[in-house]
Amino acid sequence: MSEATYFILAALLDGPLHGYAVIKRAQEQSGGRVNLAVGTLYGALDRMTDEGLIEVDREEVVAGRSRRYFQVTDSGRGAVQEEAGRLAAAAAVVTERTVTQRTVTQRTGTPKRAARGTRPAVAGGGAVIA
Amino acid sequence: MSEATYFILAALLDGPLHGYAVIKRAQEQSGGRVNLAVGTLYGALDRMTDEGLIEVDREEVVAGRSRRYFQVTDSGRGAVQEEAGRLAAAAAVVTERTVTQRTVTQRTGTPKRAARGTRPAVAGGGAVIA
DNA sequence: TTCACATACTTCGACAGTCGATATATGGTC
DNA sequence: GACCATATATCGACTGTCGAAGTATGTGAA
Repeated sequence: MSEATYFILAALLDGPLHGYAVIKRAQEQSGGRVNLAVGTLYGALDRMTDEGLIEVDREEVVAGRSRRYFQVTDSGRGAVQEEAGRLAAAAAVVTERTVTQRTVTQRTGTPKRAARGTRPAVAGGGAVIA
Repeated sequence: MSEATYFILAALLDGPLHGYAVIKRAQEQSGGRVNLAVGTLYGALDRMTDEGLIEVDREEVVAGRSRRYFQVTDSGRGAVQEEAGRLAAAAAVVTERTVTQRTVTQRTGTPKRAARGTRPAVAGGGAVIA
């Protein structure tokens, strides 16, 4: 799942929104990091509707402007939650490594000293992702 | 940062690896979810080298096969760590919402009842991402 | 009133990244 | 000998993202 898809679904978790509002909500929720371009948004919205992740809640005409409200489907809700788990697990892969190998993070003047061939408990370790 | 880039960097955190080994390590670390295609890998490796995220550690010839070992640069190490933080924050956005709004997750037969216009404490809420 | 701006949606072309296939080459297994 | 795993490189096809242009209306400023 792409970041755009993820944040669109996340934005809709609080209730139906129309396209333009999704952009702003995604910005809020991501701390300003995710800036959905309009082209991205409406393309993604169509795709996600086809995939059954979201659906059109209703269409309104407010002050002469038409608004299409989208809402998450049960399928979409499940998908974001799964994705959230995967993201957390993916984050943990790096977090655990940089905590365990604090020396690696700190060494700056001594490259090429890494424990090659040793293969620390990686495969068996953590990160049982999704 | 794409998922491929992220997992390539994560794979190299334990020490230098050659291209093919990165694919397997990324598979391990992601619990089998991330399957880097060879075309993706070598393209990404080149791109990441240009961007200064990784660098060639050395080249070896093992049993007639040449191997190029890549290692993470300090820049790359910083980038994965930042990305890990963003992923964790992104995961939290959904996790917090599905915990806080348990009713939303449970309602299945009563759509179109969402608290529109109310704008729950979203902007100020959590998720101060990166 | 006229202009600029925010809202709201649509569509287009350009670009980047990913994928799968193909190619080359070697060593080990059946 | 055929096949598979290892190891790298390259190609075209496809998808997704982006930015821009276009349409349209209401609001506030000059």
